[in-house]
Amino acid sequence: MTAKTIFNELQWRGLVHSYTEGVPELLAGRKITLYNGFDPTADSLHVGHLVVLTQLARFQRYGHTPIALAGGGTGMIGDPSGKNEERQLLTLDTVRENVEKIKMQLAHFLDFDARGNPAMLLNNADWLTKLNLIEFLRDVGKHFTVNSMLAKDSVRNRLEREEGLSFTEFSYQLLQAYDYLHLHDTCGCELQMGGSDQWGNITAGVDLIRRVRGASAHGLVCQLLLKADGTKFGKTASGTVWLSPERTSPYRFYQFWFNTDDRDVVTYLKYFTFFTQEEIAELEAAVREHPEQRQAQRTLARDLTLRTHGETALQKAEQAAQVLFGGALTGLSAAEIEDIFADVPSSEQPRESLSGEGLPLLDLLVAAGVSKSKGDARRSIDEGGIYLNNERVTDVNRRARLEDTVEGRFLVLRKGRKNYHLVKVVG
RNA sequence: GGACGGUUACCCAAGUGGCCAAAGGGGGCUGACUGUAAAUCAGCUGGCGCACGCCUUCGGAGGUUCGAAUCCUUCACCGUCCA
Repeated sequence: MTAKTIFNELQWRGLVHSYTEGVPELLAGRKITLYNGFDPTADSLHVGHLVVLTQLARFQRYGHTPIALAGGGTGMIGDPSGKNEERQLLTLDTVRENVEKIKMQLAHFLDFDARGNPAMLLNNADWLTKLNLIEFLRDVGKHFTVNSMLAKDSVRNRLEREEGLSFTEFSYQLLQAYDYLHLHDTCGCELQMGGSDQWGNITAGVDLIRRVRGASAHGLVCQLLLKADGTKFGKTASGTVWLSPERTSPYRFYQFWFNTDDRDVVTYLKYFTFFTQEEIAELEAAVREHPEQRQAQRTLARDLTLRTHGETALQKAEQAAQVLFGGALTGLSAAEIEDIFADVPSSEQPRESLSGEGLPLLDLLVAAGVSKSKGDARRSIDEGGIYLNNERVTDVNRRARLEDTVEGRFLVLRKGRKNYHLVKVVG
């Protein structure tokens, strides 16, 4: 019986895309320090980051020491990998703010008190911003040929396009290589992970370490997720699914996972959760035999919502789902509604606008942001896609009155099958 | 600096004086079916009234014309080739 290594685990999970020579042996041999970088392009990470984030946690569970690196320095430059066009530079202040917020999120997923292998959280601005250009060019730049830099996929793709790429972004790989060198020197880091789009940047660092230190460092990249229908993972109609509850409510977050395509759900379980091979096999069977029960999706949504937003948020998200999709909205008290709809998108409406004749529903739909315009709202009603308190609205001229509210406090708007919106009556 | 080509709605892309709010595709929305699925089918997809009406839009500005996305001038940006 061979000892199970993290590498074996990553393999059955389908997470290994490619790796530098010797990685399986390295991981089988001893506990190492590894890192993954997160550039602060926004003030929150999104679900796409969860693959690598979970990955780091996985390594930690196997006794390795993970470093989550916030890219306060690299984020000022912009990684051309996976991007079709030159990016807008972020301001210094934005990067700083983003880094602070992202650091808090990263901290959430790793254990900093683990005995023996506590996680580390670093910011590459701490060393990159101190670099001196001339020294950098002599000490680092000299080890790279433009030929090899041009050969990177990220660069090549951009050169083939109209937009091209700036020298700034072209240099990005050197900075990431330098990061790796720095972490190798200061923390003994000998493995860098990332999505497969990071391969070029990672090998740049591996090469640099070998040249200047004569030491071997490694890289391991995982598969980038593609959905069964060919669309990008992590985006919904309403945009990116973020980890920050301010940007994506726990309810929506839960719904995002719950709605995972049958064809994708097993892959997601492997990628995003810590469930064992056996547990996942059971869920896979459940999908096959009773797809309508969505047991796998539910388990996935539960696990991720719990880990990302905590117990309370999970309970609320589940409760809301149960009520909203169980069809038992009638007969609920305002207090119950308030609780259930805690995370469902909402807006406020002054009481007086609903008194007397009331407010045309068309206007309310627009004010609530359910519809883009009155024409859009009208269309939706014509199509039979608008529900007031879960009752289909057939009259375009319907008005919302105080009598329609639940205990004078709420109106429940719904567009389509599952698009809920709570109107809070105020004033 | 020169020559040519391009810039159309969320994206791609037709349209070269009126019949253009602008073909087609993608995406999106809604409905039917269903499992809060996939696939499929149908409708919708600039704004305001909604009825034949009005307003804004085809890179920016100006002009010709009864009338322009379509012609002219100019500016900006992108691409290709040349210096």
